[in-house]
Amino acid sequence: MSSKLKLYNTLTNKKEEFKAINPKHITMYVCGPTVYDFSHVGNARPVVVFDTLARLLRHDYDKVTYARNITDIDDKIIEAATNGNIAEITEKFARHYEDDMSALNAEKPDIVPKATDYVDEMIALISDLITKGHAYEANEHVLFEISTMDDYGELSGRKVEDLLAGARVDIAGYKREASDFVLWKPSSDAQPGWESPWGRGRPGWHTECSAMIKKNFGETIDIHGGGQDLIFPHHENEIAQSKCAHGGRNLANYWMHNGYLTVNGEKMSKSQGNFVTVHDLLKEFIGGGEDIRLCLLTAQYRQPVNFSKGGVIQAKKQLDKWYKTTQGVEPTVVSDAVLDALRDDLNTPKAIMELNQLSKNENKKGELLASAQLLGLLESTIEKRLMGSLKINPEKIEDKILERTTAKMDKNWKRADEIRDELNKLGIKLLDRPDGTTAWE
RNA sequence: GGUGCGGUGGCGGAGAGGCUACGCAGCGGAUUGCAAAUCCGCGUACACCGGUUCAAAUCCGGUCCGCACCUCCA
Repeated sequence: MSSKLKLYNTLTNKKEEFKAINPKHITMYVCGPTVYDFSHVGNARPVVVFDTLARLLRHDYDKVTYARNITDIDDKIIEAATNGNIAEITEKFARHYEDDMSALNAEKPDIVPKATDYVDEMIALISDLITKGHAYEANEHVLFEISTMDDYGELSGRKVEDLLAGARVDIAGYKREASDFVLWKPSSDAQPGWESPWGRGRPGWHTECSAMIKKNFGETIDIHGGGQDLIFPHHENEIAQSKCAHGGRNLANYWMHNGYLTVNGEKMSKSQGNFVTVHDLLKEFIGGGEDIRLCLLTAQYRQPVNFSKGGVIQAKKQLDKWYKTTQGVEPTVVSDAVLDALRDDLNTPKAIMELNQLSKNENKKGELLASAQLLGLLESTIEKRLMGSLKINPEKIEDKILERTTAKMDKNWKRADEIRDELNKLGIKLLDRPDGTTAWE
C-alpha cells in the first residue's frame, strides 16, 4: 500500500491512522433510515460517503463487512401508518430507499438488519443493563441511568451538568435524571408491541444499533458512521449502552460523521421543509443518479455541501466529459494519486482533481476509468447514459439529421439551423464532424 | 449559556509556513457556412486587526460573521 488510511475520529477530534482490529476482516456499521417516507438528498449523503469508504476498504483489505440498518419500528412510523398497517408502510419505503440509493450507485451493504428482527436481542441487552445496575424500570418504562457511567459524553464532548442545564426535554416524572433515556416503553393495544419482562411494549430508538452490532459483529467494530446530527444523543447513547453492557470496551474504534447537506447555507431537513427527495430529483434528472452522486462527493465529507440543481448540472457536465474521454476504454488500475487522496480521510475533491489530471493524459484513460469506478462513477457507458435521458426515438433523430444534411448541401442554412434548434430543445446536441458527417448526443 | 465546525478568486472547492490545485462560468485564439464539441492561452483569491518569521491564506492572540448540536433528525 503506497499510503496509509487516515480517518478523522469524532471520539478524539483528530485525524488518526486507521488500525484495524483484524486486518483480515474490517467491520463497519452505518445508521440507516427510518422508513416512513421518501429520503431526501441530505439523507443520501451518508449513503454515498460510506459507500465510497466501503469501496476503498474493499480495495485495500481482503474482507469488509458493511452493515446499514433499517429502523422499522418508531413513533414516526406509527404516526404515518394511519390505517394501522405498519408493515405496509415500512416495506414500501424500504423498497424506495433501496431503489433510490442504488440509483446513486451505492452498493447494497452486506447486511441490512431490520430493527424488528432484533427485538429479542434488544430485550436481552436491556435485561443485562438492569442486572448490571445501569438501567431501572419505572412506570412501565426502562431507562438508562447515565449517572452510573463515568465517561458519559465522551463522543459529543458534553458534560452531564451542561446537559441538564440546557435540557429542554419534557422531564417525565418517573425519570431519576432528566437525561436518562428510554430503553423500553409501553405500547397501547393499538400500537405495535412485543412481550417483555416489563410488559408489552417496544424498544427505544438507540437500542437497536447496539443490539444489531453485538449480534452481527461482536462487542467492538472498526468503524461506526452516520450524520453529524446523530453524534448526540443517538451515538452517545449507543456507546453508553454497549460499553456498560460490555465491561467498558469500545463499541467502535473510529466514529465518523458526515457534514450536512445545506440549502442556502441551512441544513436540509424535513421539519424545515427545504428538502428535495431523491425520488423527485431522479425524475427531473433522468438517469442522473451518478450526477447526484458526484455532486455529493465534490466536498470533503465532513464539510457542508450546499445543494442546488446547478451543482448537479455541473457534476453532469464533468461526467459527460469523462465519459467521452473514456469511451471504448477498459479500466486498468486505480491511480496511486487517487488512492492517496481517498486514504487521507476520504478527500474526494482532491481525488476528483486527480481524475481531471488523468483525463488530460492520453495514456492514462484506463487508469481514469478504474479510479473513477472506485468512487462509484463512470459505471455506465456513454450510450446507456444518453439513452436513459432520451425523450425522442433515435430513428427520428437520424431522420432529422438526414433532412438537415440535405438542407446543408443546398446551402439552406436557415432550415439547417431550425432543425438544430429543434433538436437542441429536446436536449440533443449535434456535432458536425470535419468529414461532413453529423453525430449527436 | 455549553459544545463543535466554518469564513479561500464570479461560482463550486482542495491545500495548510516559501513551489500560489482542480472544475464550472468568463475572455482571447484555432476550427466551423454559423454554431456545438474539441484544442491552445488568459485569473495572483484566501473575513478583519495585530504578532511571530527572511517568508503566513497556512502558526499565535484578538475581533466580526455564518452554520450546527444540546429536542425527532443523515
